[in-house]
Amino acid sequence: MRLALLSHRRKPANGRTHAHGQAQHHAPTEPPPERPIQTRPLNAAERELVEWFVDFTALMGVPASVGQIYGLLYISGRPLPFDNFVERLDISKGSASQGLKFLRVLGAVRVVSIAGDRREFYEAEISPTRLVAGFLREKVQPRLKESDERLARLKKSLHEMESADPLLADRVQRLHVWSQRARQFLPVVSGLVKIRT
Amino acid sequence: MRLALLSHRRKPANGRTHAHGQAQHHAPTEPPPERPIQTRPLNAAERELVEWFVDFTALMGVPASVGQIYGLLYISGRPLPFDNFVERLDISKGSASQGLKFLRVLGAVRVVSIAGDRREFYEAEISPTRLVAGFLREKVQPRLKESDERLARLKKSLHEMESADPLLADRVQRLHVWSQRARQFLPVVSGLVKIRT
DNA sequence: ATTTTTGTTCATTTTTTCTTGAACAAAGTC
DNA sequence: GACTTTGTTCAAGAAAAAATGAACAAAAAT
Repeated sequence: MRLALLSHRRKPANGRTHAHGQAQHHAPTEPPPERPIQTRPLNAAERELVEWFVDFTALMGVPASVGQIYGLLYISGRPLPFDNFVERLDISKGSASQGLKFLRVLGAVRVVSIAGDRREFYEAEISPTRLVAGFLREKVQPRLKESDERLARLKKSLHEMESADPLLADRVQRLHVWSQRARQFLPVVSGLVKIRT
Repeated sequence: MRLALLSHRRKPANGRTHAHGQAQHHAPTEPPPERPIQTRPLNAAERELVEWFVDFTALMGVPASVGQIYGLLYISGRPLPFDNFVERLDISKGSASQGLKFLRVLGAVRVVSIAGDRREFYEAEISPTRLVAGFLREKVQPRLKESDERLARLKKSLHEMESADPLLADRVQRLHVWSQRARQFLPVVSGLVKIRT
């Protein structure tokens, strides 16, 4: 039920090296166009922290790949290019693309351009708060709204019909009140999270 | 990513009638031992409200069967016996058993005995708040704790090693502070929810 | 003591979710 | 214009989560 602590995720176990040979098709006298960003694999501590993020974000029902991406960005402390995620986390381009999109929508990550490099670079918010608040705003809030509207429709239709069960009507009424409170309450939570961090 | 609004759940579509024949092996003069609880199928409005609960609880990553069970109990306004869930919701005994256990642990539902009936009866809390608070307490809180401890371990091990990356150490430190705040904050949320409803 | 009723457990099946990778598009280079 | 680089989309495969149902246990009825 989506609460698997340590949710044994996919581990392809292929030692893909990605030693993609820096295409040296330049005149031998020119220096090769060094790319400023590391492609070094993660060390043990880094992997552990990335895994921590995977667990943490799983709490919100977010897929592992998204947690990994945010984690890597968070510990890097500087913008990383798209392909860096694919290579260092060993995930597919598809996952990287979707994961980054997801994080962009949440406002947990933003795109930056680096002069002289055509690739898209990404930078993380320094506080995971953004992630949580974005999640509440973009994912939870809309569903609460939907829920509330659904309840309003049901209430109305029960009102219109003659032989409606009074107990049922009472329940719907209670829920509607409750649901509205919950909706008002959510932004307060987001706000508090934001202020305190 | 576990946010499917209207998550087209299983619908076996078998018109199982469950007209399990009230075993009339009594002397013909005795009245048959009428069971006090209805086994009537849900009408449209009831089904709609039960579905509402399924959607609502899905927000917390709770399986549909659990949402259904709580929903039925909520709209019934009186204790229902175990087999009532199996029959009226058309779920398996296994799901009913596990779902009720889950709700019991959360404190959203409690067992009651009815004189002259051997079966277990269940009753719901009248406010969904119990459900939410129970979920935070039983499911979220422990994982935040686990997360926090994991971070503490990592912090310690980084501290011990000589060649630790200072940036990484900084990140772990930040996260630890953040995580502790989050943990302290959660009970406040539960508390607020409780008070306001 | 045997049978029936009531409910739990857990291996298996079914459904849903996640990831992958190939096809494609949009720009930039040669 | 042809080729490369960079990234997106989406059908299909892999993995995880949920539901089922049969075997089992406990308690009550006969």
